[in-house]
Amino acid sequence: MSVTLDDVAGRAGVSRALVSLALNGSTRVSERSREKILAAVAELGYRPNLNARRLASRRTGTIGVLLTDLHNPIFADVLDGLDEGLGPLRDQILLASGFNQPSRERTAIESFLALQADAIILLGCQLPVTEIEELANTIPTVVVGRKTRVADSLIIDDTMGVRLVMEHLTGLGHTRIAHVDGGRGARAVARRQAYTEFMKDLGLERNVEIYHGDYTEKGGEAGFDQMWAQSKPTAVFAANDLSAIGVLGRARNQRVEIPAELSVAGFDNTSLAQSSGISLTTVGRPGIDMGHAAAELLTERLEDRSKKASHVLMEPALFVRSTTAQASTASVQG
Amino acid sequence: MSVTLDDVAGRAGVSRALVSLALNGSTRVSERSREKILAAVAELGYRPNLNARRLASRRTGTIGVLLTDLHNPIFADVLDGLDEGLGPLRDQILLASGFNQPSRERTAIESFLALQADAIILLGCQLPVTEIEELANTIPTVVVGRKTRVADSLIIDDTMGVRLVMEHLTGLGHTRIAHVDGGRGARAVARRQAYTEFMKDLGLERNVEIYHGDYTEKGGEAGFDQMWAQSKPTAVFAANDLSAIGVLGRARNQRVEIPAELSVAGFDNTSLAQSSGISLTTVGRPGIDMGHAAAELLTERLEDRSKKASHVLMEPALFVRSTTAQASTASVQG
DNA sequence: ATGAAAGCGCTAACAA
DNA sequence: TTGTTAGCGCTTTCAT
Repeated sequence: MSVTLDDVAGRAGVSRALVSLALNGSTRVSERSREKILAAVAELGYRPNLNARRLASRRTGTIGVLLTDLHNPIFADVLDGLDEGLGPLRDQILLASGFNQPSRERTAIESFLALQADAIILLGCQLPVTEIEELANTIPTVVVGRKTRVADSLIIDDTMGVRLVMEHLTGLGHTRIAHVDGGRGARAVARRQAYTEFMKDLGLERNVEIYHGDYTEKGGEAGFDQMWAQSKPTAVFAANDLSAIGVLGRARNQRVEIPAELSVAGFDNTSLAQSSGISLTTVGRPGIDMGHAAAELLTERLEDRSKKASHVLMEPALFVRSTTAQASTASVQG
Repeated sequence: MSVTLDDVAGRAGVSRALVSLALNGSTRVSERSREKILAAVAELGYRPNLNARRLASRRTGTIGVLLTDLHNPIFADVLDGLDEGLGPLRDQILLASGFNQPSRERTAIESFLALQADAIILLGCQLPVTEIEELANTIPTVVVGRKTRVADSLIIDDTMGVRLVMEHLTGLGHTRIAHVDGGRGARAVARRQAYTEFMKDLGLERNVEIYHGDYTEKGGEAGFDQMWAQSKPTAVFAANDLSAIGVLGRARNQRVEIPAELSVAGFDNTSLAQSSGISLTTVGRPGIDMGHAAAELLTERLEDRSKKASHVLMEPALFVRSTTAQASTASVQG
């Protein structure tokens, strides 16, 4: 049926072992044999069976990358950086999507494990920290967007990010600033808390308004609807870009002028926020940088498996674009 | 090192073969043995080695899905539908990204083949048709967004889609309608031709303006820049949503009023166009529908491998949103 | 530089 | 119902 090493060996008139050596770039193969072997490979259209190879050699040279949600462009951005940073390892990347459901994330991780991946990278992950830590005890694991004790992790400084956004908004004269949160998503608690803290620090605790979101566009839309029905703040800080875009969408639908009537800010600075017709004011780090950093974390971990977990805290920057503006004096109220 | 079937067998006091049977849900295993085995599995934390399993059983039960570009939300949409449509097979999906580069697509496909995938689904693919056909001769292949002779394929009716867009624009009084094309991307030729044809049919051949894009946001931005430097049409039809968003972004940057000064339409009807702050007028089919259809194609192919290729042509619909409007009489000119 | 042989962890006849 | 046996296609000592 399919062409095997034995077929190649027969065709080239050498042993199976020698073919294996030649194909794996061993130096101790004569030029003559190598040529014969390569010729046979080409003629027969031989393609190594990775399942067999990975079974025989104990290492698979494979790393599993789980993206929690393919619809959120931040993960595609991070993956680009990861791909660059991983360099020669990148042919061995196993991709999986969590389809934005914890159970799907779990099965994806299970299959990485079953395939004997050498390491796992979690790009956003909704699983409980305990599960992640359990995983990290089993296999080298790098988590992006989540802080855990035992796994290497990489996060944006949420407090600082929220502060940048809030200072920007208050600087524009806003006092009634609502928050559409990230629900049970990663970093949602930190961002929510930072928002509340900051409002308190400014003596605006009476104006704290939190609406439920879930880091998706739909979540942002729902958050806006609830918010607009209940109260009409002059600014809203959404827990991530995707939900900010949802807010924007509904606002436009309801003929709410952005930014004249309502300022909107996000978090992540995704490629979408940057260069599209959206032009969203947001805070964050280019995903590609995060990918590079994650690749570095993994490389270090692979070099020394027993070292203690590193936690990278990346400083975000503010990107002021077109969705925020001066609070109109008419709507400024305590 | 890692727990194997033999370990489980030893612990449960049965043979390796019986454990294998039990784990694969055979009915001819006594209740008593099954319980002992499951207990041993749990105690030892046994996890089957998929590489070994796939080597031993000749089928891998795996299907490889290649997404040409993770940044284009249409593919995430289609994948959702595919995932639903594949039902129980979905645990066996291998994902890969082409990172928007043909060479990366090729290596991804190579690795699907090396892993002995049972089938391959191409979600957008930049490879030459000949390569795709060669692939389809090797392994059951379904191509979304590309028509080939020997592979099952699924495409949107481009001519109809373009017609819907153009009728909409001309109905609004536009006569100077430019096109930002998809360059060398899939379906780009068909869309470009349909655009030209339709302009000719209306006696507007003198107004045909085609600018170079590549289905990405950046491509749309570049297309807009070139267009705006050279000519100032009243409407532009971009070859896909993502590039339409790029056009929108640059237009906003240049303080071009959308849709008052310039109407913009896309193609694909991605989730982004639908519900975000973008609210893009576009044409297409929900990606999720396409995913379902692709899953169906694959199922049929797997049932009868020798049947001749099916080619599904899906009818698109027009979605009028906020980026198109009546041509202002001032700018209407032959 | 090359080959023989053992074995990776599993499945799948075939026996019992 | 259960165990024995022979591979799956490859890598990897260890001889030569």
